Amino acid sequence: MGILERKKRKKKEMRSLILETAIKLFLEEGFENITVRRIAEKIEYSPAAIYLYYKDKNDILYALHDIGFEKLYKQQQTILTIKDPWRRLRKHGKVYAKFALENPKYYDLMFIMNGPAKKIKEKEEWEIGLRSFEFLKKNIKECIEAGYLKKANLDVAAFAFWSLTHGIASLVIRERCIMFPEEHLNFIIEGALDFVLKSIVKKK
Amino acid sequence: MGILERKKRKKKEMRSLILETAIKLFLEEGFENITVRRIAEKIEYSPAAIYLYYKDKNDILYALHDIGFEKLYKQQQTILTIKDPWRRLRKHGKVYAKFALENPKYYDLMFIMNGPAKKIKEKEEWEIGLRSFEFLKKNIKECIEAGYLKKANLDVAAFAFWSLTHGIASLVIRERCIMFPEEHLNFIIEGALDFVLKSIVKKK
DNA sequence: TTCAGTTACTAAACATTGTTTATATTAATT
DNA sequence: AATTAATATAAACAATGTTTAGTAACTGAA
Repeated sequence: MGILERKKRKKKEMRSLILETAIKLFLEEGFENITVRRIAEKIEYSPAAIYLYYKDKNDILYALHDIGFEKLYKQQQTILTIKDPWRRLRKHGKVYAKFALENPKYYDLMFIMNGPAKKIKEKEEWEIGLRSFEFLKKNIKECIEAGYLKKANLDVAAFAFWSLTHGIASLVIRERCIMFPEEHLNFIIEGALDFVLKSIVKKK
Repeated sequence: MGILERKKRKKKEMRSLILETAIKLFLEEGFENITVRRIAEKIEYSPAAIYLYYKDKNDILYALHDIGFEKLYKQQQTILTIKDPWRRLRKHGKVYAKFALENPKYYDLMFIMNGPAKKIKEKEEWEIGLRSFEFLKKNIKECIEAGYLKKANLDVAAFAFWSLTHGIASLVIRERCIMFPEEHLNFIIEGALDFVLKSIVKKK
């Protein structure tokens, strides 16, 4: 029964084609540039055809958001070479911030935009987001165990750390940092992260 | 020359009427509910009339964003009764978070949405945002002077503090906290803020 | 091979947006 | 009263996401 399989394969290919076209539009001009009609035009199908492969536009944005997470996760894996948990955690923050500032549109999609959030809520789970969070928790756990951080609920400590880095990233991305001259911004971003990190670490 | 003044007054009144109608729609259903056409309908004018009083829709959103800042600033003033700078700074954070979580739509408008940000950039200033930031800086300065915090660049320290609270608020508002069960969320929010505060304070 | 049924697709329409333009009405000035 | 300026509108424009109803193509059995 190869026919059914061929059809499944075709369906997958079509989904990929749509997604890849969305990525192209996305990378060209950001998510404002992703419209159902533009995708349709690029792949030479009618707009309605898109809806045979994705429930709605947010479904496409969610798929894109997944791709962003893969990129982030990959970059985060590089810190595993660092043995010392405290140095690793510091790098964790820096890599996160770097990703956000170098891929502001992806970051927006992953952590700020409402569209993907609706899908997250619909599914009532967020595997890919959780994976990153668990990764952070593990790192924090090791820092506590090694005596670098004071004892605390892991969820709480990880959320605090995440909030700090997310706060920095999202204030920059959504342009609420105009009180800092452009040329100082990087200094302030790095400084803010370091300020908290240096303040919370327990001297050994 | 009373005529010109009457006209100016009328213009102001009309601007107020539009803004108040926008607020009403906003409070009913959030900013998604604010449309030029709905405002026009409510005040019994044509949609095009709106454009004689506001340049565009973002101009209206920006005006609303201003109102949010007034509300926040008022609530922030209450902490001035606290003498001890460290207790005051802690309260500062709590009041900020409280405002965000009790007025998520206003908070969104003020610190997350793109619409108002465009106006901020156009004007190349952000008086009302700066006022809040300066208020925070002053508080932090006093904490450093009183020996509660380690010496640091004021902008950096204030931005760090702001990022933390904003991070918490915006992750909740944009629904990226589904890894925490609803009933734990408040505990985690308060915990995260306390965790950092308790970690950065210098024991006297 | 032919015919019914499923699947893949599309054209067109629908329901919304924000915004502009050309036109009419109203008020003020000369 | 005639001209100029201000105020308001109807209608259109240009987008958007999404749905509907109908068409073409392919599939599996008679």
